[in-house]
This record gives sequence, structure tokens and C-alpha cells, in this order.
Amino acid sequence: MRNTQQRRAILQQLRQTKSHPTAHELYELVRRQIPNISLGTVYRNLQRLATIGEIRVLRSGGQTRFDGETVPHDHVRCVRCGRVADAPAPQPSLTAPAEEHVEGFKIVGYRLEWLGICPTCAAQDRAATPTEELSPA
Amino acid sequence: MRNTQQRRAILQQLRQTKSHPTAHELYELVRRQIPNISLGTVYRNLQRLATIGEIRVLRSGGQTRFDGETVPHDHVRCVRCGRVADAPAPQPSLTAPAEEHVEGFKIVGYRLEWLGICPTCAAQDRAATPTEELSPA
DNA sequence: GTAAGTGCAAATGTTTTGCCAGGTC
DNA sequence: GACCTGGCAAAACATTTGCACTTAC
Repeated sequence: MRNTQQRRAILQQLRQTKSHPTAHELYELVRRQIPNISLGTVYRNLQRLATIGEIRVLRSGGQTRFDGETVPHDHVRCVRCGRVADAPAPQPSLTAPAEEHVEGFKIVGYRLEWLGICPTCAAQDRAATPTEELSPA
Repeated sequence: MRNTQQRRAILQQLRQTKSHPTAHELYELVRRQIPNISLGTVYRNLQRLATIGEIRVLRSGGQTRFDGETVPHDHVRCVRCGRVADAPAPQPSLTAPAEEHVEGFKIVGYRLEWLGICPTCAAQDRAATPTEELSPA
């Protein structure tokens, strides 16, 4: 695999952000360094980097996000805005269900995603719901 | 919300299949009962049924699948073919990480997906070369 | 030099939406 | 009859791909 400036920039941006960006967000970031990079190139490289295990793909909540951190860990997703943060892996690690309980599937791993409300959305909730609207008598 | 024959058929089909179909698969199933139902209607109703909690939406592996079973349980996904089966919920249930470990998110739940190889794909593996898939946890 | 990689644009696949007719209450 | 809903088709997105040109090695 060639070491192109595009791939280097993509990986570098992904590694130095903790925001788990979408492909398009990453595209915007990399575009500051390489203004004429194309979105297709970003997608192509993300796919390759994922295949060789350099990055991780997070699909959930209808969005695809990318994570430059390959050390095992889980994630929390805000159910309001879709923002994703890291979460520590559970202690002790999970025990896989026996094959006879999962239609004979051989378990090779798992993905655990916590669901939550991020601080920003929690603040908005407090501002939006405090008073019920009273019906005019 | 009105009780239309379309919505009844969609929910009924989803409830009586254990295959966690995609929207299009469900569309094909329902079409046997209501030949001129439209894909848009299937999507609209799945969305509504999910909103009121009658069904569950599973997004992973780049596919969106639907589950008519609302009793809490987890899933196993075949990393080769994307097929999804049910898995029992872990015992004891997971303990949420403390807020300070997840950037202040308030945890409201989790989604656990086991990754595995289904019996069909395992059989094919024995005859062909293994493939790759994205990292587990 | 040459094959992998890029930019661009068109194609693909999935999900959503606007509009009006038709069914439901 | 009022108003949800559905059918249909177009639109909106996200992602992939074909092709000719570049570039890393």
C-alpha cells in the first residue's frame, strides 16, 4: 500500500481528533490541508485503513463514524444529537453466550454501545421542558 | 394513530418472522398480502412503529434491520453475511460506567451486539479463504 | 516506468418527502 | 366531512465506482 499525502493527512486528522467524525466531517478537516482532496478519496482511504485495522468504524444511530483509536474500548452515543464519546471497556469483560443459545453462531467478539444524553443536550432539555403550557381557561 | 390494514400487515409479518428483515425484505413479504403496497409506506410505518416502541430498529454492519420482539434481548450478527439472530441478555446485566468516565453523559441504556460466524458461512469458510471484518470491542 | 492512487462526476442504494387520492372515523 | 394514510414518484443523502490523469516507489 502506498504512502500518499492524502492518506497520511486523513489518518493524522483522525488520530488527533477525539470527536469520532463522520466521513464528511473528516473531509472538511482534511480539506484545510489539501483543499482539492475529494470526498471519494476520503471514503476510499477510510475503507482501506479500516480493513488493515488502523482505524475503527462505528455504525449506529443511522450514522457512520470513524475512530482513530485502536486500543479496545467502547462508546457512548447521545440519543439526542448522535455525538459519540469513548467509554472504558466493562470489567470484567463479557462472557460470550453458548452457541446453542445463538442459533449455532460462533462468537468472535462483541460491540457494546452505551446510550446516553450528552451534557449539551441535557442542558437543552432543562431549558425546554421546565414549564408545561397551561391551557387557557 | 389509525389502525390501517397496511400497518397491521407490516406488524404482523414482522412479528411472525424471526429473521430481523430489512425494510425491503419486509416490503417483499407484505407485498404477498397487499400487492400494491409501496415501499414508502413500509418505511413510514416502520418509523412510526419504532417511535411508539412497538418494534425495534437495529442498525449495524451498514444495514438497517427491524425486530418485532420488544422483550429486552441482544443480538448476534454474522460478520460475513450480515444475518442477525437473537441472543439472551447478559446475566447479570451490565453496570453503567460512571459519568466522569464518559464525558459527563448520563447513561440511559446500552446496545450489545455479539459478532460471530453463522453456521452457513462457517461451512463455506471450510471450503474457501477467510475474510476480514472490523475489530470487535 | 508502472501500477496504485487520486479527482471528478456519474451511478448506486437507501430512506425520506410532497402531493393528491382514497380510506377511516 | 375532516383528516389521517397510502401510493407514487421525485428528492435527499450517503457511499461507491468508472475513467483518465498523477504520483509514489
